[in-house]
Amino acid sequence: MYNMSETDTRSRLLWAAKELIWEYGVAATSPGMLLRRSGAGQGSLYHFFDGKAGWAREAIVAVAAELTAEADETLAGEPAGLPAIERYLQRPRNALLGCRLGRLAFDPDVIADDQLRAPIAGYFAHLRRLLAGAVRDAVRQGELPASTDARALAEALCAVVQGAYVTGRASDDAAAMRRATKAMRALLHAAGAGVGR
Amino acid sequence: MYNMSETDTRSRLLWAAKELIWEYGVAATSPGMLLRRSGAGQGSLYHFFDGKAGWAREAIVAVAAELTAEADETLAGEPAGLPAIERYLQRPRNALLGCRLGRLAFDPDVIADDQLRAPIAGYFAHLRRLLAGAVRDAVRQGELPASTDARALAEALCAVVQGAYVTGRASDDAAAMRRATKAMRALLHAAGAGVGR
DNA sequence: GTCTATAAGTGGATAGAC
DNA sequence: GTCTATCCACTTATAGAC
Repeated sequence: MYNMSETDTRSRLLWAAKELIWEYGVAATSPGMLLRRSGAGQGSLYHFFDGKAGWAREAIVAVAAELTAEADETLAGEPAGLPAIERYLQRPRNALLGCRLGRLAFDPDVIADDQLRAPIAGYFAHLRRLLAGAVRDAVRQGELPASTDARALAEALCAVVQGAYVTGRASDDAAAMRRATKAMRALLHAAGAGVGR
Repeated sequence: MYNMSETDTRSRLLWAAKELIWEYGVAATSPGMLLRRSGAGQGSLYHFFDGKAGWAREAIVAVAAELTAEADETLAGEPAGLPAIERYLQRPRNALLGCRLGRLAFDPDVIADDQLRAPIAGYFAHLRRLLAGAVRDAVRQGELPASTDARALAEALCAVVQGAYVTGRASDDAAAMRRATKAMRALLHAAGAGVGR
């Protein structure tokens, strides 16, 4: 039987770290903010984690696991190919909150510490692999031209979502995400319309 | 005749602010860093600028003007339409450095101060207008389908570039930009191939 | 495990001499 | 205009009692 109270305080700290990093990034999240939001005391923080890099890394790793599971769910399901790509583009997203991992790409603390950047890189690598697979399925099913560069298109699909987070937040316009992904779907359909002729 | 030494010190401070904000964002750039890089003294900083929000805003406004001029040059030139869009996508960019304005979208200081966010929003609004104009030209010239939603496609074109900065930096992979924009060009050509039949 | 006390360093800004 | 001295708040972390 494990110690329940330990698990609780540690979990609360990690939950608060995930929330705060989403809202403010790593560099702008301070130990004080973490203690206030979690309700834990300073002693607990340094008991459970090895400094700021410690809890930041654990939070990022946990979020990466969550987003990876979501991506698997969306893209590995049926039907495969173009419908899977459409499911990815049409996922509900709040452009103003930002991608929980993508918004960290230019965080000074993340740039300076490869231990923090690596889980983020891993998530995007996985996402691009899934998207490239969906593109190849689409080509196989005649939904996209045979000349399609799957790796490049996967990068563009990933980028258009991440970019809409950026322009949406910069312009304080949550509709940017819907517009950008709608245009992407239209392009894919128009490109696919010419196949087989 | 204006005071040359004043102009010099002020210019050096502003130049340093633009550089540092590009490298670290606003929140992570401190007065101390600014003084070290510019070589100016503390007194000069507070003589010429009204606190951090002051020099940060001036730097952002200046960068927005520079990027706006670049966009005008690229997109307003000849030939118009799809070639203009291609020129935009193929501009030389360093994905690892990031967009000088887009990288600020999730900066805590920028999010918290509309005076800092407004020039960034203005730049992106201008860029989207230019891109939407190029898309309409392309439709008129038969390079894209008549059904094309110019505003949405402009958003997607803007987003794919901004997103490639994000995934490129996160994955420490400067080639992400070339891949994403290449896929976008291929999609545009494939979509345009079906026009007029 | 959790608490309070503490400390060295930095961030952002002001004061006042020159 | 530019300088140095100074200030308060906060960040990150450690010490040591309970």
